[in-house]
Amino acid sequence: MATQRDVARAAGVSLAVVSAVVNGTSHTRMKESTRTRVLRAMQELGYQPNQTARSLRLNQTDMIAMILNKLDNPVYGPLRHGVYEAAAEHGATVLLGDAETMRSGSQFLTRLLSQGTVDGILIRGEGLLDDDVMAELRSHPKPILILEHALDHPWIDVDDRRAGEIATRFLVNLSHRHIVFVGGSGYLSQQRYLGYQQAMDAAGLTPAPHLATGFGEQAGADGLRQAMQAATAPTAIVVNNIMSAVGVLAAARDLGIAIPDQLSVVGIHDVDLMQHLRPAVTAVRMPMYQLGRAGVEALYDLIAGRPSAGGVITDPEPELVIRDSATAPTRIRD
Amino acid sequence: MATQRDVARAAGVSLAVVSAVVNGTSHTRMKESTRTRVLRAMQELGYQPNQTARSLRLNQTDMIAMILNKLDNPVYGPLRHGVYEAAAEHGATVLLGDAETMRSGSQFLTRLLSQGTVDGILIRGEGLLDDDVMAELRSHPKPILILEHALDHPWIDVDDRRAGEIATRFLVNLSHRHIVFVGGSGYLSQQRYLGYQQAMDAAGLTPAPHLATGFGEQAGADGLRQAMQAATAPTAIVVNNIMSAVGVLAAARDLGIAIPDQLSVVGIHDVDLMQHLRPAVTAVRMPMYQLGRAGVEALYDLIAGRPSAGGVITDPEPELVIRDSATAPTRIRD
DNA sequence: CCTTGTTGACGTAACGTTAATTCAAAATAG
DNA sequence: CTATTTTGAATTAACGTTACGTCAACAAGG
Repeated sequence: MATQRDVARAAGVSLAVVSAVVNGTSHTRMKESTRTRVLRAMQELGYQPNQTARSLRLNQTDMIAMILNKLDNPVYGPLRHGVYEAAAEHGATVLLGDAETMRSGSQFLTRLLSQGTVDGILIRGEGLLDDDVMAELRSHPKPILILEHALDHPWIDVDDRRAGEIATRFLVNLSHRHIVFVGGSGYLSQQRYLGYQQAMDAAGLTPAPHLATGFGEQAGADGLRQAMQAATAPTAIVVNNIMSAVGVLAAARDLGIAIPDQLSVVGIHDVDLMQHLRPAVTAVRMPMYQLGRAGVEALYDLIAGRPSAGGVITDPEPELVIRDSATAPTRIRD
Repeated sequence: MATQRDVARAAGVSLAVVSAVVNGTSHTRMKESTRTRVLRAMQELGYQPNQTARSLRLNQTDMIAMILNKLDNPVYGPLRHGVYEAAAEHGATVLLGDAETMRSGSQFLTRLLSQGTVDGILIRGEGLLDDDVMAELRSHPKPILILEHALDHPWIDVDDRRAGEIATRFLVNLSHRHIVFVGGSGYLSQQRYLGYQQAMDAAGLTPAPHLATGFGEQAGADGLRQAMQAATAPTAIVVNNIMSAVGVLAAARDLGIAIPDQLSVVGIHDVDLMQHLRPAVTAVRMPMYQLGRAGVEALYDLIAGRPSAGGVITDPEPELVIRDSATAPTRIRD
């Protein structure tokens, strides 16, 4: 394909001029007439800039990587949108990777670690990455931003504690007294449980222990079964994540527990699916889109060597979306 | 960071030797002792190859793009796995893009069109791409493979017609007589409807018209409502896609239609979610993982200039997964 | 002892860009 | 009319790799 050299020849100008036309560089000046001549030559030859040569010269690829711990998880939809959009505004493209396949020596990791692949890395699911993988990544010369609470890295996250609190307080206000928390593993789940505890404490109720059954539909089903085995069965549960909520609904159906009449359910994280389940699930919507955008901005701050604003995103707060899966308990016990 | 030049200096050898060590080139030979000396120098300096320079030199980026029409769609999970795996085996990384954001002039498209970005392109959802976008892509010097039936491009696809046939025949064999097809738009949906028609014809039943309500949960709900307005209500429906099936279940619940007692439902495409819905959905599993692998292989055939095996994948056939959403009709009419 | 072959390595020209430097010609100032 | 500035452009040196061509040293063959 045509290169700048070909265009220069066709337009009867030097390489420098073509480059200046392509980039709009102010350093090399030219008459408007030569500019249009170059432009026409580019048009005729179908010139397309060579991204690779550009990257080599500039030591910048206009590409950032995002590593998620489960690409399939629908909660990442809005996150991805935010990231793609903000990246596009920075002229960058996003390389998506799954934490599951990030083993030491894997293709994707090797690629990431080599120079000139990406300008920066966004990671959600740091906990799922092996320590040696994280160590290798840490040696990467380009900045890394964690989309989650992190100790030894710049990070940014949504307010998981608050989400747990909001979900729980809603149930408390509906006058539920026996509320359990069906959770997963990891820091996120702990934070949400913390919020649950705080809301329970504030209401003078005793928090139940964290039923950490893991992640996904099966985890939700397991969690519900465990919860129902307690001495006094709960009248409401807060479910740590959205896929677990699907499992809770299924298990409730299988166990003959009517939702919301016998058991109220509030999920954390909201996705389209929640409104299409029956009963439609009341859930706490997290600002994942904004997390994506804010993550990219923070990463570009790091890339540019500017101080980066991290921490918990509080501007759009987690927001309760009331649907049909939670109601006041029919019989209020003790 | 360290370059081959630095390594060469540290190991007291020439650039050529370092390059040979990195690539295992046979042209430039060396003693085992020098090889290990170079290796040690690389280790000490933390040398990482520069992917950009390599790409420029070789005119090959070891990256392929995959464009999907809705990244969120869970049916793409296995497809993505297949593609990522097969790509990794070819030493390549996958750049994921959404057809929705592929407008003329968009960041991602511009990036794709510039030289030295990817070695080839995989597209599913060609129909959703604007004609001018496709025209621009067609001018791309690197090969393009469509993961769908296509007229003017190499293509490869799963057997959608067969899936429609399998779903319908299953219902016919359960002795349903009034079966409708709730479909979407586009070629895929047409193919599935065609399979439906064939199965109906084969059973001596008259096919109902294609209820093409679109894509997603709402489409399923709309489809069901339309279907139930017919003079003689159907006893079974084949749902074009999995997200629509969710909508059908919800709408049935809202309308007080019991599934499967009053209405049997079979979905096309199977995802984890289907087994966690209540009732669990009987669905036709499509070999999407294999499609992903086969797509990458076919693309690399094109890249290497080899003849590429395209067409419909028949080796793993679409397979019916029987769950709880379909049963024999309680009353067989006419 | 000369010829030929092999081993082990080195030098260097690209790949396509960008940006610093240089420079002739034209325009303006004094 | 000369001195100086501005305009419009050309030359060229990187960026880090890879692979072609070259070549000295040494070994083996006749």
